[in-house]
Amino acid sequence: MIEESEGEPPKAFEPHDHATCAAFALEAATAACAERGLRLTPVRQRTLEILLESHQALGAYEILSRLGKDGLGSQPPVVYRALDFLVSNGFVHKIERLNAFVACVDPAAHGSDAPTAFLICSDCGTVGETVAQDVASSLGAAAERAGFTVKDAKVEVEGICPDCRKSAE
Amino acid sequence: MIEESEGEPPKAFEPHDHATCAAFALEAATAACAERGLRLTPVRQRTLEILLESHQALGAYEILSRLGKDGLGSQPPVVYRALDFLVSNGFVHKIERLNAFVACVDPAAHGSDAPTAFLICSDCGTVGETVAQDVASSLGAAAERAGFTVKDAKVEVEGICPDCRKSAE
DNA sequence: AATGAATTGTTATCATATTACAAAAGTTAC
DNA sequence: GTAACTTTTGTAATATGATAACAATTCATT
Repeated sequence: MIEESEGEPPKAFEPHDHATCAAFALEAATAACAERGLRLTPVRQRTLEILLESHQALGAYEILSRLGKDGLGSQPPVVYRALDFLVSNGFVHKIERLNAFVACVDPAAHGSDAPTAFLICSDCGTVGETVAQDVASSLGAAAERAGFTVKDAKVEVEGICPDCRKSAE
Repeated sequence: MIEESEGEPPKAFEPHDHATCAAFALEAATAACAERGLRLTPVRQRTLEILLESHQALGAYEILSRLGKDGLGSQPPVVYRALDFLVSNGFVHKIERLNAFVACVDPAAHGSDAPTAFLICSDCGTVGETVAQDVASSLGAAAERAGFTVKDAKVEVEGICPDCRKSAE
């Protein structure tokens, strides 16, 4: 059934038409909300849109200040609640290393059990996602040996993205 | 050369004599400092000792308050500097999910290229380490396909530890 | 329209982390 | 042994990230 065993390379590091990329992700989120009976309210949608403007991770207060410019709330709880919603429903990911958030470029890809790995460029801050299928199994095996029941695994990788590597040459 | 392909089960989740466990880790850190010409000053050593008292992750301010009781500094920079030193040299790990720190039980095990995976019990807060050798290769392969150069990978797994699973039954 | 549930507004506060600069301790060279 | 230098520590102030608590509003249902 599955053609690629380890998922596709992350779109963030490939040249692409970003407007289309963002529109696609927003559309996917809208559809998912409709399907699951969730409400993509103005604050929530705008938060997602702000994050979709780039593949960089943004801090909550940065998002908040942009929301403020649109007249959509100015206090921290506003943005944290929106982010809670978006993260719980898989439209946004929290990058723990950065205490920051990135939009998920393909929410539909997260149904599986494979944990997403985040590739974080320490130079430009771009965050890409890649689904490393066999990380799940090897991790599961290691955990099982320890008698540990896995609920949620998160993989964050720091390094240099293709673009920055090229410019450094 | 290597007998176990994926490392040993984490000690944190096995019954063990903790005094010996802590003494071993402290000794290893002392030796490593001597060898590398690093100074394990009182604040640094005490910080490590505090973390070695348990396999729980502690927040910086919790550590700071304990340092304070020993008359070793009372302002945040004191503990953050000590933690910087200990983390940079592999004696302590930061758990990003918790914004907290755990002592490394076996600093010598970290020379290799394999990333450590942290098993975090959401019930009791105990953190175990396990070296999942093949996570490195699969992650490396996925990153390479994306043209991404990995500098540092961190795997954090949340779940239920053997002890808590047992008590829940 | 009345009810109840979900969402948002707002104030206050807590938790985590860093900057900047001064003082002290350790190291090296003469 | 002391002068010059480097590393570490002390301290104050502040930046950054996140939550608790409660009131007001909006939405869906009856």
